[in-house]
Amino acid sequence: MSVTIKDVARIAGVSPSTVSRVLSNHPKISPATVRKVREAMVELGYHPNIMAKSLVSKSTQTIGLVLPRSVEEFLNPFFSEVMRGIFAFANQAQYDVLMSAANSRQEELEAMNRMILGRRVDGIIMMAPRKKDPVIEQLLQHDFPFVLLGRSLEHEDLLCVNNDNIKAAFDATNHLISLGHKRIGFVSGSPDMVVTEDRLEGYRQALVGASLPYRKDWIIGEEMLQAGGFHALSLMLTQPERPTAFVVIDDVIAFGFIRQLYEAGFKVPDDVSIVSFNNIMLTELSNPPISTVDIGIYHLGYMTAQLLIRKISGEPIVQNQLVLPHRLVVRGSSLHPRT
Amino acid sequence: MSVTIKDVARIAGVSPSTVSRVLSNHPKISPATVRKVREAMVELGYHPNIMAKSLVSKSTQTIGLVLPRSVEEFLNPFFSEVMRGIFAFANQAQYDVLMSAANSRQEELEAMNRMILGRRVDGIIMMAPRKKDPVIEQLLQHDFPFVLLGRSLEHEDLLCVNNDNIKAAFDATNHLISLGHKRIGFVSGSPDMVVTEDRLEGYRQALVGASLPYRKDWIIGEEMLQAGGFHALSLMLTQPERPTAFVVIDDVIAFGFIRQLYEAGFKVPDDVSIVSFNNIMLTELSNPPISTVDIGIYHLGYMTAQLLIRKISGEPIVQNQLVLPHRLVVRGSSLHPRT
DNA sequence: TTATCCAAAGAAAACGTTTGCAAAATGCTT
DNA sequence: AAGCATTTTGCAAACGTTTTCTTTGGATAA
Repeated sequence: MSVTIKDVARIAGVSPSTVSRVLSNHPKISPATVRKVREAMVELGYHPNIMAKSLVSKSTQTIGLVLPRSVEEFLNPFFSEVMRGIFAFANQAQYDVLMSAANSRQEELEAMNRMILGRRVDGIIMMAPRKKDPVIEQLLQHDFPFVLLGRSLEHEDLLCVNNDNIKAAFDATNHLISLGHKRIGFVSGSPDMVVTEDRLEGYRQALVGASLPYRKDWIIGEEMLQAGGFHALSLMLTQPERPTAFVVIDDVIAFGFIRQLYEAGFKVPDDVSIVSFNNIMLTELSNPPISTVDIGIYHLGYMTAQLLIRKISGEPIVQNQLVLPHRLVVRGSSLHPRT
Repeated sequence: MSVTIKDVARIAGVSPSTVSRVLSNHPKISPATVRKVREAMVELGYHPNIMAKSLVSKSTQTIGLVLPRSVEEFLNPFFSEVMRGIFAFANQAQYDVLMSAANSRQEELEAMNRMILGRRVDGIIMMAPRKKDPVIEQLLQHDFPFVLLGRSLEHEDLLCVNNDNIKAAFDATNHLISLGHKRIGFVSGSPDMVVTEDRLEGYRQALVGASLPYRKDWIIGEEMLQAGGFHALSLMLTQPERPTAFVVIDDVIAFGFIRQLYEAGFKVPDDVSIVSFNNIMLTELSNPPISTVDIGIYHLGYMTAQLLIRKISGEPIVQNQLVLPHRLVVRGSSLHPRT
């Protein structure tokens, strides 16, 4: 049926072992033989069977990507951009990426077990870790190579690539403060994600540092952004003591929030200033363009893949926890408060 | 090292073949044996080695996804949504998805060859086909199962899942016409993609049908949307005979275009109406919300995966070319022209 | 010339499954 | 109780590689 190493061996007049050695650039093989074998490979259009190869070598040249569970997360362009970075490095290192989706926690663990225990991948990249994450426990239990994109609260010493989200939120909040805002709210995301906690903490630190009020009722949760929460939001904004600016956990949430503000009769940046995080492509094209903290998403993905592949191939790892820099990008959505 | 079928056999007191048969739900095996084997599997925490399995069975339970080449395409949320649909079906059918990125045409073909000839996948989903697409030729040449998401101009009979993009553009244009617009432009995308051609054609048909002018100089190409094309765009819009509305090839392009209009001093929808395609999530949150043709992206991905997996498993295929319905979603970006 | 060494190539086992065929066990007739 | 049909199970080959161990053969040194 399909051309194997044996066919190549036959045509080149050598043994299968020799062909295999040519394939893996074995040093002790004569140039003449290499040429013969190479020619035969081209002539027959040979391509190695990766299944057979990894059966014996126990390496699949593949990394696994555990997909975010929720639709919102998955559809966030953040995710695409991170993937782009991951693919860029993986491709360059001749690795492929295996993905497997899940609709529930249960399915998620199953999919991961298929990957790990079925030996389909050499390592795993895990995105957006939760505060208590069973996936991490599973991975640790199997002693399987993996890298976190983000950080774990429970295990400080895992391989991970992350931003300093506390500092990022600190900077974002200070940007609003330096514009003259005194009453600054926070729009939150999924409460069980580590990144949510970190950014909230940075926001808090900045407020405390500037002796400004940190008020629980100015922290807008997910429920308030749904259709049902619209009333509560309007109510809050019509108080005389309403916030004049918000730090928003994420660009996509910012899009939705700006829209809601607009429908409640508040203009950005005239009535309310906004600064968010991630700097996805569309923030620049939005109306108004959104001020946001660029966390280098692509680079984040790239470095994560790099770290994982280093780990897999047993290269020495200089630094287990990588913290990449961020950069505030000021655009039209943040302005000094109206006097 | 890791637990194999032999270990299970030993513990259960049967032969490896029997274990294998239990694994694949072979009919002729006694309930008692099945129970014994199942227990042993649980006890040892057995998971089949997929590499070994697919080496002999020649099926990988994996489908390949050929990624779009350009950054813009990859980052388009359209892509995420389509992936979500693909994953949904694949997951349900117990298939995994292997992706492999490429930076150039050359790399793209290489990556695909690794997938096909390395027998890593059972079939391939190919997105966004070009007018003349070497990838399709390659796939055909190897007689490898694949499904197009979109359609091929050169091969009418391939398996594919698509919208009626001509009709979709026809509807979008007619929407603007019915609002009273007489001068309608078109904002195009990559000229070598089939979808671009189809939507342009639908736009043309609607104009001709309504006896409105179809003018080449009102068709805005990619180059005009870049920074350098800004001047040309402004120039065109300050003509007395300027278009009062545009059909835009794609939501993301629409975002950028609206931004450019805004910077040139034109408001949407007051000065210019916009209708685009895809209905990605953010169009609803945009300011103004964008009128767009919903083509059911998720469903598109879902059906594509379904068709491919049907093909792979040799199930009868009732219809080789699936055309899914679309639906115009009118939002704030399209309004009657100012009088 | 012969013994020694080293580079280069080959033989064969192994990786963890599936599966066709043969053997064993079971149940049914007589 | 033996013979036969049928169900259930086991044996062994195969899938396409890699890799350890051996063998081959030519070059070098004595």
